[in-house]
Amino acid sequence: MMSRGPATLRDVAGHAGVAISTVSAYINQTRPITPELAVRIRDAIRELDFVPNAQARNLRMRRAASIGLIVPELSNPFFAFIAEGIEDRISREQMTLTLSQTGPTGAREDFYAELLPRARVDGIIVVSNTGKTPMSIMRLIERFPVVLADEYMPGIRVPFVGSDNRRGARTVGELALSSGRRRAAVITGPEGLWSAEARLAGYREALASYSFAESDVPIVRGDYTFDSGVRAATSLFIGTPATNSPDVLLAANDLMALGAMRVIRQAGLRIPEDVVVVGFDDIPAADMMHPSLTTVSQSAFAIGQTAADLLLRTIAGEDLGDERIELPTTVVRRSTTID
Amino acid sequence: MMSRGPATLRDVAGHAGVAISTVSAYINQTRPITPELAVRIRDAIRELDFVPNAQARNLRMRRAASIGLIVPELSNPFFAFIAEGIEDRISREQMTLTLSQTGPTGAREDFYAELLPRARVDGIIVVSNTGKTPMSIMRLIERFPVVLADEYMPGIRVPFVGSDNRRGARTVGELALSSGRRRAAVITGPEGLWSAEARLAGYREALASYSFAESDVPIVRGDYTFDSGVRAATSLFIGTPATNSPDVLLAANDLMALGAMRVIRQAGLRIPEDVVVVGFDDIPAADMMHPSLTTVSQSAFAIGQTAADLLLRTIAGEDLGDERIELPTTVVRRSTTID
DNA sequence: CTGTTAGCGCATTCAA
DNA sequence: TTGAATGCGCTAACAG
Repeated sequence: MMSRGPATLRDVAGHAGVAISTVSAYINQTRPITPELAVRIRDAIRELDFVPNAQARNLRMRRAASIGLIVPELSNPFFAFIAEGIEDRISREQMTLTLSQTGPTGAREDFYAELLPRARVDGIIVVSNTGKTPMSIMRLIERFPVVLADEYMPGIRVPFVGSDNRRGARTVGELALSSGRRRAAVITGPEGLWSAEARLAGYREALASYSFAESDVPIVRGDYTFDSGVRAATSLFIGTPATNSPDVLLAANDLMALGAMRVIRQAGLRIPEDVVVVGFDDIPAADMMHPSLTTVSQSAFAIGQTAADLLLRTIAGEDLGDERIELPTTVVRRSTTID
Repeated sequence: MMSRGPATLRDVAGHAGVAISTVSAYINQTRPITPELAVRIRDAIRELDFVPNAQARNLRMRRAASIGLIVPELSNPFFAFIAEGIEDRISREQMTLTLSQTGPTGAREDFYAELLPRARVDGIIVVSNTGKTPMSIMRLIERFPVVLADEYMPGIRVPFVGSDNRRGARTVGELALSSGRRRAAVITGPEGLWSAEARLAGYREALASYSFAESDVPIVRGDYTFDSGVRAATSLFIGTPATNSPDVLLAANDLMALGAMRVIRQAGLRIPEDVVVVGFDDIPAADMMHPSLTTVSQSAFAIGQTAADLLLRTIAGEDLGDERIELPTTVVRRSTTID
């Protein structure tokens, strides 16, 4: 006589002729089992195709077996890779990911920061793109283990993992400057955003190492979007005689670099002959564009894995303080720079 | 005296001075409650910040409250949008998404088809990119409600929702052909893949409506990747006198169109002056490219929403048979075509 | 209309 | 070393 639905611990125990608690102990290795019984239990599990019911287990163990991810949007491949990295790490612990997408501008960040605790999670990874530290996040860290990924937030004592933006920017900046061009310009990212400041710092180091005076290098602010790259480049290249417009452009990300390239082309300038361009991120379009964009590649997957690892350790009781991990980046040489 | 952890039904009942089942009935609207009691319960819930424990509820209700998604990879924005659409629909039913990424080639499709039933889900949405119907999927549909999204699979009786690929291709094809060019060529997608066949059929209709003879139009097969677009275009444009090479190119997707554009440029041909190009999908790079690519936009979000809706209805017991829904697409006119 | 009670499947005491 | 019994928080009879 078949019992309805999937097999339970009780079914296995009956089949093997042992007590429920013995099967449970066998599965969780929580106490020694006589080899003979172990064999019978193993066979019964196989025969009934038994799989523990995670809901019952978690209910009993008073845990969520889930970690929350607050992220702008998964349709951005970079964030999707971070999520994949997290997933990769936590799936080994039989944990699942509870997603909260706050929208491209972070509009629903407060909303989800309030909601996630109620959804019952064991910890939270925050990928923010606002550059601020909202009150809602402050309250979150009082109640849950929290780890910051990709974008740093000031003023809170939680672990962080991201890319070494400064060093990456410095390296690609020096590559661009090695062309010997002397009319450099920078398109920087949103004010107050950690990654933008770090990349700008890296570009400044590169400029300094090539003996540029700060006052000679125009710095235009964008907001990481393609359109803002168009606007920034317009102010740099349109209405200026070509002999005065920049001949080397350091952009804080690929989207803005690509937007700038459109304007540069419209201005009748050639890339890289008239203008050398570099970006940051290595988005897919960087390689498809003509000319293909020299940029800096980050390992979003590794950021996700590392963030999950830090969070799991925090959940396990370890005090990581405000540990900061900055993962290395790699420069991808393509066709917008000169060898 | 505080109880440990979050408030439970019992806490609320005690606080409001009613029975546990009354609170449950109030929350689930499962029977009428005296207004007076309702107020007391509502206040108690608010005061204790009570949130029902979903794990306990689902355990009791013998359901997973989760639907499985088998998808190639979330780092592809198109699939990510489908997932967002599903998420949007099922979150209203308090259900969560259990993700299974099979990899860009679908390598782990069998693996996850076996694993998902064990993870306990109430139903499954399959987004396949193989074009075949693996045995594992056949077995899946015997045990679970299954809905196919985006890519159709032959030989199984399950609901399907995707885009109207044929009509979209026909429309954009006719736009390209309206230029009056007479040396047309097609780059088609993977053999046996439903979307590829549908788009090819649409392009054929467009060609027929402009009185092209089938034998006059070279059709080169690609596999939807950028590189395959490069290879296909190489066979079409390189080593051929420009007066004989195609002057209008219909590609089955944007990635291949973009790859082809690189080759066309290398061949010294201008777009759209010498060659008109169209694609399909409207990926972000299509708009950033120079010239920007005329293509067909699909609503991946709507595909996800609709698939979730069909699945929820199937889970609820409705028999949808092999209902097929093909959502409309829109042509996005850009700079690789002539007005 | 409301309260009491019996499990959902599991981990974990406590006896044996 | 093993088994019986308890309850995690909840829904759904059932009795009042």
